[in-house]
Amino acid sequence: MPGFEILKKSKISQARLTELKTLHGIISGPFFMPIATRGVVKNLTPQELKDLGAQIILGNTYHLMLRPGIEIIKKANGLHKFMNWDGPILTDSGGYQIFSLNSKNVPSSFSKTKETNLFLIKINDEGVWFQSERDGQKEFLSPEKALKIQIALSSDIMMVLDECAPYPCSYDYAKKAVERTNNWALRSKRAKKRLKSAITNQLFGIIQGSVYKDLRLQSIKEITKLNFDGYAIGGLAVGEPRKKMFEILNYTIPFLPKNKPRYLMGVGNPEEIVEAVKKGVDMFDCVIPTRNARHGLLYKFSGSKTKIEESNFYEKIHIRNEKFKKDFSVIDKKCPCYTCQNHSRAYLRYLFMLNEPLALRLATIHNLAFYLELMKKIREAIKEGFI
RNA sequence: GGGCGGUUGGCAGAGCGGUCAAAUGCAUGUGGCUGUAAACCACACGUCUUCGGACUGCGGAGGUUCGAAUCCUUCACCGCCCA
Repeated sequence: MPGFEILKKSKISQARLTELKTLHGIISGPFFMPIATRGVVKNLTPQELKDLGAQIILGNTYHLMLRPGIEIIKKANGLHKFMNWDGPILTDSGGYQIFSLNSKNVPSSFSKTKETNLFLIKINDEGVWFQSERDGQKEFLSPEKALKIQIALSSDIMMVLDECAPYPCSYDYAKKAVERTNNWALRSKRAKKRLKSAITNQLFGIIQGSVYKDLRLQSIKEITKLNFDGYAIGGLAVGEPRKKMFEILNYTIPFLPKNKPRYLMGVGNPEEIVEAVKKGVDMFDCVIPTRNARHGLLYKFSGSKTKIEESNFYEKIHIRNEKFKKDFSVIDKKCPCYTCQNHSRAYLRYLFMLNEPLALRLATIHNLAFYLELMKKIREAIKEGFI
């Protein structure tokens, strides 16, 4: 049942028009996955997501394991039922948290904020330990455990546990991270085979290797041997120069299987997505549209005839800026989203200045509408041969 | 009429002889955010500046002191208490 199809290949780039089949629906690619780390796209209902045209969302193994905990999700018959989203779900494995929750990578200012889960980390070949700075409680994640949890989540696309190395990163460290990731990929694959119930859950492998070409290529060699349902390129957009990221895509993508989906993890801003599509990427996820929305940064297409192949095809609007105080126009009059159909910039700014939660909702709705529209434009551009 | 207490930058509120253009919070302004520790974070926030500083400044006026937001005198206003 699950499968992948390439409907069209661009003649002028590596871009592909694709269809990814899952138990919960068929996804037209290239596509973007709004992030629902904890089983919510912050501030939105699943109905709103559906109305926006979201095809698939992304949840996180690590966060959901901590809360509500896997027992609760099992009792709810999976994440779809629990959150009442019947579309496909991709779940990240927690590998990114190895990077993001590592105290060395956390800006010093953040250690002061005491959010609920402040986690430190230990890692070895067996797996990862996260530890709460608050109560000292330890949490363990291994490739096998991450897989089991994702199956329990009823994930349509599961990600293998990987080690996302930071940037900058020494060659030796990156090498170890690749070897570990490769080893964990093998263990994940074996674990999946043992769990025969997991036929409808696809499993993706992840390429690591930091900015080192030979490591990236070695990673591809090892990972593709295991014949995953799709391949992700991880460890990018982690602080390295943008040029470097594209350079890496240039020399990695040609070595990925042509008949499998390609997923660039955590990327990115609009022009990066367009660029990566041209290099052959089919799937994206990023916190940018949702987080920036909450922080008051809104996106809009620029010009009357927006062509994504042109640079500067979009603008950013800092909605809190004073200049919008009396701007009674809409963010983007061509945008069909609820926000743009109903509310002015001046009102949005006012809601932000009030710290009114509705501001977050309206902004999130609009930015996701923008991103989903961008993907639609990309698909159309491939179809019509523009990119 | 008398006795206390108070008056600090847009607001609240520290400071009580030099390290004070003045803590902190709020408000305001600008920016950042890339598999979400993120409705978060950073910077700015008297005026001018050749970015080295310069000038004005803690209710008003006057004084003491090398030096005052800080001590004294006096005036104004606010609060509480006594007549």
